[in-house]
Amino acid sequence: MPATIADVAKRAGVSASTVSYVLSGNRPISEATRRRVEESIAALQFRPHAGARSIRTRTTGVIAMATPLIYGLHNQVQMQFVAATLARARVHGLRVLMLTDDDGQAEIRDVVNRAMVDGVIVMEVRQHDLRVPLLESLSRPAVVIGTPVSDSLVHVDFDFTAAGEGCVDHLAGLGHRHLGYLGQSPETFELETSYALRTRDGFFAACARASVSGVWSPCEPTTEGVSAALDALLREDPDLTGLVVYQESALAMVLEQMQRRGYAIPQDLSVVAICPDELATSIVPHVTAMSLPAEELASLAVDRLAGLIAERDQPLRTILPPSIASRDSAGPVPPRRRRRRA
Amino acid sequence: MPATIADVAKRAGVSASTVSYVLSGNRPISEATRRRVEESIAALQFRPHAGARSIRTRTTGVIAMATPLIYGLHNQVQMQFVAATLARARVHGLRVLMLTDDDGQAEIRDVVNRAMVDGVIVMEVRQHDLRVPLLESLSRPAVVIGTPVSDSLVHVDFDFTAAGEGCVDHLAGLGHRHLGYLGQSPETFELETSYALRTRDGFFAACARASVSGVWSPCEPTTEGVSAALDALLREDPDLTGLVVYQESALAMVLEQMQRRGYAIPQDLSVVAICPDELATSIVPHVTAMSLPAEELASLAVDRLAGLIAERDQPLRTILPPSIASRDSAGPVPPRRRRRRA
DNA sequence: GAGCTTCGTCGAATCATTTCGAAAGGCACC
DNA sequence: GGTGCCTTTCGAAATGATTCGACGAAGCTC
Repeated sequence: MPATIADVAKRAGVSASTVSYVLSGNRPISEATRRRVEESIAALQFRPHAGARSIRTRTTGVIAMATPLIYGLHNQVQMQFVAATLARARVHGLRVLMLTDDDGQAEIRDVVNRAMVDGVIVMEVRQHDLRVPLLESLSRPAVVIGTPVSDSLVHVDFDFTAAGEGCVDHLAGLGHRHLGYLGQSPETFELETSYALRTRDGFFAACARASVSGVWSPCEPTTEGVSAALDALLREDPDLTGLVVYQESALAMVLEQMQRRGYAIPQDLSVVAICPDELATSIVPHVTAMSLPAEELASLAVDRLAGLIAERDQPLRTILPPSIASRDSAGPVPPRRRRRRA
Repeated sequence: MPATIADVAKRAGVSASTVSYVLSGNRPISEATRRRVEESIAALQFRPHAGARSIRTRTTGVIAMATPLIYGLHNQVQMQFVAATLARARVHGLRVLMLTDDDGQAEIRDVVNRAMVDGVIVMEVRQHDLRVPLLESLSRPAVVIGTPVSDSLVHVDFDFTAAGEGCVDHLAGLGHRHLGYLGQSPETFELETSYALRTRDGFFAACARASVSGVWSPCEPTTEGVSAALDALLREDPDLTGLVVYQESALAMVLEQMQRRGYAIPQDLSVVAICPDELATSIVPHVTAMSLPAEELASLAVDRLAGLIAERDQPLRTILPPSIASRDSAGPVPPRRRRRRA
């Protein structure tokens, strides 16, 4: 079993409190004894017992990350969130406890009441998420990734509405007048996942503003799903020349299938995606895309939470603006209709 | 701040120890007082302070999961491991602390010496992983996912060699005599990631045994990477009729690209993959595949660790055998050569 | 009804740490 | 040489739980 502070004290010939002060620096300790104590600490590989410490300091150095992990779906982005959170937490000297209870309420309440964590980050908050009132009532700071209906919870989000709009603006700017929107799977919309709805709403709002026609379809991330979604879009508007894709698991398939249907990209069809940059550049032609700043959002959330834990005031709301990276999948509208070969 | 056991005791008019016994059941408590205590616990939402408890019981109910999270690469499977670990841990009433230090040694030592966790699960163990001797020297149980060079660490693994062999056997059984192996990215091989090597070795061993020709290429999971890898394989053996794919991020692209090159699947080319079932069935034609039992491995690892924590003996080594699911991407060898159109 | 066991509860000790108050020692100053 | 101050260190209290030993009150036997 690991050494205790008493072991260190005995070995260095001092009292336990002296060791504690060496560690914390809360009181001056003479050079000589400090060196002896430090030597003992190193020799015994001593680390203060986290539990014992937490009971006095009311602090654990651990934060909870609550996110429903739905694998098979939405992997790429979720993984980025998790990885970035962990990486950033380490910068702040925090460890991360993962909570994946589906509703999440019970687990969050539990870890907070047991004083296992100093704060909580909650992902994928839905429109009327029950976790929101819970977090507000808790005795520990919390940060939400998403936009809750609450004006007391610190949160960070991506401007999905503007992202949807920006895709349309980009395509309309290139002269396109017939746009399609290929979104996530139907369930995602049924769960009233707010980012899915907001992005699509942005798409339609911008279409209306620019007086271009817009059609949409949800899309399962399977070859059949993509095929069905493309069929639906082309049936609704056979003159489609621009496509917005917000379904990262299907992006590569969408391009491949449209090409197989005889649409050259970007000559016959322009595609703009909303997805991580790594994905956009892993496909040929490289895809013009609104990059989803998953890493940045997660890092920011951790920074905010660390700030709250240190009792520094934090901005209530931070919305990251979208930015588009022009690549090779979107170009000017074709001069003449050359489609409908398949 | 959360209620303490003293608050509960006062409200119920009993001593703190009585409350503790109600909670633990370690001593009989009369029906009447038990009810009063339980009422107080519920009213105050009392949960025992994790730190205070850990200092006496030398137990935390938390396990560490150490895994280098490399996103962009290998997502699907990693995510399954993480998700399955979390899900299974919950069944055992354990919480999970994520460690993603790249070498992992320092973090593991730290959380163990601070008594933050009851045990450790380590993923992606390499041939001569420095974490192995560390884990052996630790005062807490550990389980490895992978095959360490050690005969004292409990570990679970998938029989990658047999998986590589099984793919060949399946194709050879269908009459194929010219096989290709499309593996992970070059870096994965350079890192001497043991499963990548073992799978490929199994492929070649089985080729030799069945007297069929085998060629291989690593493959980056990008459209260009896939294209280059397929070029390389077809250059080396233009008569290829069977392809083994162990690169889940590229699987869909491989099929699409081969079809675009004029190979009908499975009429001209049979494909067998090593990947999760969800992926194999999300593609049309559904892919014949050795399913990678990521969930099962992770669950098993958690079970083993929970067993060790409870001081029950555990089998030292568990290797899950591969099993192939026959779907629509592999069939008999074409009667005549009809390839090389592209 | 005295002595015994059994049941239910309590007080005190224990765990590993932090931190407050104070003690011990050295030095300067008058 | 006594007083006061500063530096450095120690002892003890406090934190929130668990658990051991003990104690009082019933219930039983003879």
